[in-house]
Amino acid sequence: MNKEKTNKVLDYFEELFPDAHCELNHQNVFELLVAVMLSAQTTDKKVNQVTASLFKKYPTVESFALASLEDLQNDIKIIGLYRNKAKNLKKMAQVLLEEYNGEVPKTRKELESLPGVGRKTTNVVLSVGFDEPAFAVDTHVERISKRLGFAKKDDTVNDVERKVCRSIPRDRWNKAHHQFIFFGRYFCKAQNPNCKECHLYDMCKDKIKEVRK
DNA sequence: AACTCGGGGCA
DNA sequence: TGCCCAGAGTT
Repeated sequence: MNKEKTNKVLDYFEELFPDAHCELNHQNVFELLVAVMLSAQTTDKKVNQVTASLFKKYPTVESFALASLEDLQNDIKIIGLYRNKAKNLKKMAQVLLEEYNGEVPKTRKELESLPGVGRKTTNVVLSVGFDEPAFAVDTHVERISKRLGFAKKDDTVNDVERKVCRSIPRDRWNKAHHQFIFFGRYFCKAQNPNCKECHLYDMCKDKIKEVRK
């Protein structure tokens, strides 16, 4: 992706979503880590619905580590994939206590080694939690990146991250990530994109809806 | 690279 | 009813 098109995208996103931000409710980095981990394959709305009571019932890392697995599973059931997530959450809290003095580690390597934490969760924690440059690729970002031509259709998630990061200036990754997300969620939806209003239609590789000028 | 986990919202 | 959702781990 060349500079001119990249700037056109970033300018448009800034116009549409000047206040794009992480919508997962959290009071600290640990809660952010938990919320992002739980958000896999579900919506942030549902995660917020669960975490609202979850962080009252389990206010500390210790309380998660000592939690009854069965209770924990029931507490997060409505988000789906709850067995694995509850198991990983408890194990993660135990690892944080045993290996990291109850703190959330700040390096990519350490974060990614935690149970239930992969590339995407790591990048969100780094960027939102620690203000470190990182660009997380989820399903929205992947779709948008391919539609706008930052990546090719059959590129893997890692390919997409590499290519987008190469196109966008490092100091804009964090904000741009959330703008990609907002664009994907509210504007350029997977099934029902707003092609008629879209200023980026010319460069779109998908053109799901026909637009005449 | 493909497969599995999964309840709830929505058409 | 069937489809899909801010992914990660295993094979």
